[in-house]
Amino acid sequence: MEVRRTTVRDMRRSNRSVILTSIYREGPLSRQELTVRTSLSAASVSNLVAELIAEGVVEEAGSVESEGGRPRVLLRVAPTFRYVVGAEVGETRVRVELFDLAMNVLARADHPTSAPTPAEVVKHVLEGLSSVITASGVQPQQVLGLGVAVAGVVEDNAVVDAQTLGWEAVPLAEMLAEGTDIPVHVDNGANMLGQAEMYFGAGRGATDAVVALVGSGVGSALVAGGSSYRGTRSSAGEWGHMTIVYGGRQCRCGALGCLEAYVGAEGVLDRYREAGGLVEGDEETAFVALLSSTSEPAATIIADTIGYLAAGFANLVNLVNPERIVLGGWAGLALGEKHLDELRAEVGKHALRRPYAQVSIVLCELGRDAVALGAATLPVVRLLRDGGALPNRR
Amino acid sequence: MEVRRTTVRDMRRSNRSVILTSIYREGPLSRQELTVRTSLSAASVSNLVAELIAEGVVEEAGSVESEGGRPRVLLRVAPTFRYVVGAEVGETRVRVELFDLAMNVLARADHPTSAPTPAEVVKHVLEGLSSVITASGVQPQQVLGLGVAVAGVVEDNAVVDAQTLGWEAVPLAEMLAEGTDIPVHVDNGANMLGQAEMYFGAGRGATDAVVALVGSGVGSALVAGGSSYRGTRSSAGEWGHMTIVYGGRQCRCGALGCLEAYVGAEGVLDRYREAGGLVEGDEETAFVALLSSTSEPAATIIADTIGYLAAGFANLVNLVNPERIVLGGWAGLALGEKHLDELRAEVGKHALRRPYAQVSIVLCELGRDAVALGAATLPVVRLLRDGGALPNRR
DNA sequence: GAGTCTTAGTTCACGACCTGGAAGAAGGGA
DNA sequence: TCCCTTCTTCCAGGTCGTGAACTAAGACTC
Repeated sequence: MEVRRTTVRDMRRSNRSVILTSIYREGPLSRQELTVRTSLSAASVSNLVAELIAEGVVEEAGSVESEGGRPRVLLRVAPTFRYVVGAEVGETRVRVELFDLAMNVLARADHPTSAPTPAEVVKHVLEGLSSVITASGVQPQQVLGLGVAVAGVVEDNAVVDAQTLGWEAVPLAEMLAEGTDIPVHVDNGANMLGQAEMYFGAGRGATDAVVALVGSGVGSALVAGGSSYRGTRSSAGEWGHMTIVYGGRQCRCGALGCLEAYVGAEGVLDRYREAGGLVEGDEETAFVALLSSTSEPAATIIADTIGYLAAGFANLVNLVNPERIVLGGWAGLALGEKHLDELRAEVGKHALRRPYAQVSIVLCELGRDAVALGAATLPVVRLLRDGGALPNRR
Repeated sequence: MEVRRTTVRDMRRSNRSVILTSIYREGPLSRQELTVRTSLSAASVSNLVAELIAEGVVEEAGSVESEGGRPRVLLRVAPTFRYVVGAEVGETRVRVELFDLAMNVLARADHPTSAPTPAEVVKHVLEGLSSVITASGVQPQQVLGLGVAVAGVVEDNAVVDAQTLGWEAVPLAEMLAEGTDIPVHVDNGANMLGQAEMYFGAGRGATDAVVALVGSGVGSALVAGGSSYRGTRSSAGEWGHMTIVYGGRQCRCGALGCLEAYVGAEGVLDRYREAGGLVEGDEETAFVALLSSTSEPAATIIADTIGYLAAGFANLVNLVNPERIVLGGWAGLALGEKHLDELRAEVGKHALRRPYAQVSIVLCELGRDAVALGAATLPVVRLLRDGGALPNRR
């Protein structure tokens, strides 16, 4: 039961945040539109905006016809006020990207790895960080923060458990902080992809949504009431290990009948192989080949996969009543591009009528490379939350 | 994207709310403890408390030894400041109860019904309301609000869909408001039972929890970040219709393999019957008899039920990572009282290690009659949120 | 092209509010 | 009687949003 007082300062910070967030998320706005949207008085908007402009967070961006009188001056968050860096730590590479506040990529650094140790990752991320800073010509003091996305469970900026990397209890933010004084944020990869979709992709505008990711494995990011829901200890969203066939196929998590064992690319290909299908090449090639095959076992496997996935979606629809489900992940996208309508129809068979009627099921818009973008969003979100106040450096 | 300004008045209301909520939820507290908990200055606490006492919301309640000096004066929400009424609208009865703010029942009125129409329910609730007001000797102006719990989907104080009652699109709050000027709140029955457990029962202190209700049917109430989670259009929590056995038993919702078809009392008894078990008497009698039977089919059915229920719990554990799951409903309690440890162990087989380790699975403490209590909590929560400001009457 | 209308944005006095500090009152024990 | 802790009271200091009056900047009118 956290209950906190409010002081006069909180009030101003909160109102700065309201204004800044509106400008950032709802595109260029005039002061006049801000007074309407925020229900602040014109005086306060003027006052707060003047402060934000003086600090350089916000800038004027041309003007637009008013309704007959003085033209409105549009305001936007100055894209070059500060820069943010996002890093994606995967099994096969470490990617670091530098963005301006409008989230344009200004520089990128990739580093291939395999099963990297924490120390290696720290090294690669820090190298990537200085490399993108140098390449973009941005001053290090201009970098607002570094967001790092790791495939694993992350609690309080530390990696608690990352099975694919074989990590456990790695204080990644702390380790990175020894090599840079740029504020570091660490979070889970699926959540970061979800965050990217929610801010800049197919989830824009939704407040209760699920970003469902189907690749080799299956995961999701939950968004409740406009912000990411993480549960009591940040491991919410493990949708892939939901039991969907009681007593069914063995999943790599040890349990039986998990959704992942049926709709994860690995599970799908296993089922295809068992049905006599021919699986050739790497997982992705084989999966795509399966999807375009017209053979008998393939058709059945695809139909079954859609059915299982639909049941998984229906469980989300019934339990969390989202307004939108965004399907992503490479396998999810490949499947969705061909079979989205069937999938939607199939969900209707498993879900309750009312919540089904309230949900729209769509595909990710940003592709699988948006993980670093999502991670880079972390410092931006913090900036917006704090009303443009800069974090303290050590 | 709701973004709202803060004004200097909001600040005071918010601080009043912080103080009042602390006093209400954390028992009698002294001013001194309040300054520590809320981090408000002693001057402000004194000021705000004086105001609350002057208005009668808060009262002094004896004193307690200090650390060597003047004793601390304890403060509590005055139980008789106002009264609240809760109503439970079920298939077989309408129950209305009047409570003081400490949630002691002062009067109760039951009215048996069967498949009541909305108009009948309105009549019974309003009769119950005046009957409990008369019986308790409370002035009608002293009644803070009326909370009504209905078994069905409720959106914005209107019943959208209540299958067991056969209702659709019933503006219940509006209809009730024509017969009383006491502010009316309408909500879903499962959520209200959940709310009661969260405030006064086994959920106390938890901020991320699920109250799982197993009766003839199966439902749940989700609590995220300290408050009830309702999804985009208030129908979240339909845990019972989660697919758990893909292509399995037909559920009354029309889909196949829903959890409810396996662990709802009706589903359990059906399975028992199919296995050759003898089902006699009404559902509840038969269910209890099954639980205490030592015959072969009974043992298997019970073990299977525990397994299915565990998978359902595991799905919750994985997806929402709650800190607590509270099992209730008459069938859930009957089962839980005998088999809670087995259930817990079984959940561990289906859930991921980490979120499983973070959850505690407990039984409801309030029994099945707490629905009206939960409903009566609605106006109390509103009072606390508004810092003790009374709602406007028409 | 001067005047007027309309809408956008700014300035300023005002009242509401929290804080910290100081002084003191209240209530008990040593 | 003295000491200690808990409240209360008071005040200056500072912050903040608001409403009303005011200025700015175009377009329209005659």
